[in-house]
Amino acid sequence: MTSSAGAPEVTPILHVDMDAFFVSVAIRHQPELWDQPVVVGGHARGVVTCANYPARAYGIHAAMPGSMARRLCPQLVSVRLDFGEVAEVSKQVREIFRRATPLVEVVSVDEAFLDVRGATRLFGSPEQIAHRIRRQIAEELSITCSVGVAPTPSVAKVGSRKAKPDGVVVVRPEDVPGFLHPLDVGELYGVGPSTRKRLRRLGFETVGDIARTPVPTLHQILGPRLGGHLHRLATGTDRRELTGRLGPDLPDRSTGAQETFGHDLSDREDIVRELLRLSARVTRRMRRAGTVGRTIALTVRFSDFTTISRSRTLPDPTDVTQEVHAIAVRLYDDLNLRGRALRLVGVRVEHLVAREGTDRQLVLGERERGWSEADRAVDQVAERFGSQLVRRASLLHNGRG
DNA sequence: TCTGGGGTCCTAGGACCC
DNA sequence: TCTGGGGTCCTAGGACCC
Repeated sequence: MTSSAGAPEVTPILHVDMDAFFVSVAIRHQPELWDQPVVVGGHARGVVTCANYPARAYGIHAAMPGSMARRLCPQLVSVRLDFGEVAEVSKQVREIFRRATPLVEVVSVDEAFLDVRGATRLFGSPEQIAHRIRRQIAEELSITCSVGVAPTPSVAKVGSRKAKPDGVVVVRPEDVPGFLHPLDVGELYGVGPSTRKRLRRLGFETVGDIARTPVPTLHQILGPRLGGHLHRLATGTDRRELTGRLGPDLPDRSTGAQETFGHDLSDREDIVRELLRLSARVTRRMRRAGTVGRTIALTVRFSDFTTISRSRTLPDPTDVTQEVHAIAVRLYDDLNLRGRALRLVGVRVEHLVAREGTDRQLVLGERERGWSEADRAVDQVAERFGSQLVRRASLLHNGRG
């Protein structure tokens, strides 16, 4: 660490993370609910998507089955999510970030990294910038957020988690080891329940235990990838530059849809119809994004929750509903389930590329061309009148339309 | 308590080619 | 005739994140 006039040479990074974002957006104009336990999701066989802090006080958290959440807190309020409003608020939050610095890297709808090295002259210390952003978000959007300030993105991210809810945590360069080392290994990004268990079996309990272990040893135990990654996180040495990317401008690598049924399905006809519904949803999304994909994957979950997948790669990419559906059905038939009850099915298209430049006209048969045109016609009507109105005949009741 | 939905990335084995 | 090693693609499963 070099220092010219006593101050170490560091890039101040902010990690800003909205508090219980989905719930906060849903009830931001209902202050009477702010101190009540509120969740988004958790109906029927579903799980809680997001829980606010009063709900968390009852032990409720995201991914918890709704039935359990209601048992823990009978007066729990469940609210609906307006995706349009979520997107709008998310956009407004980004605009507030941009007032502080152009170096914003959006991670997801509710969090971003900010490189504020060029903003300190105008707005003061990184900590002052953090408070300024929090104030603007609270005043203009009626939601709260938490901020971590640190010399690297990953330390800033841990900082924002420690700051929750509605707070700021500043980690100065000289304090990084003291801040990170006492933490549980499970607090590192990329260490979930499974890796945590494995690490603890091997005697690693704290982040410091990892930081003090020679890299080659970690490589040996965890593989070169995870080993190297965790050592960098544990020592706070992940000094990458932010991409300055305002949102995910890279095309998706895959896209898919899956559905857990209200009750398990075993009839082939029902399942084939669900596969058509899902194939249509996925390919419509692809046509809108202008992507085509070569690998079609089917996911199947049984009543006992065991889950398997089968996939097939085509010579040419497609976005045609009928083609994706036909392959999904073949993959299903090849499983030879003989009417075994299914809890969930999913269809996913992988290896996506831009449709431009993958002109298939020469290999397209008349039939396929016809399906492709039918898809586009359905898309156009759906754009104009809403997708509820346009359904394929076999999606109607009894498959007879 | 009984487990959503949309993604990304990694690993490992087998096939195939050079 | 047997052997090796590396690279790439495909498939299945799993861990993880939001």
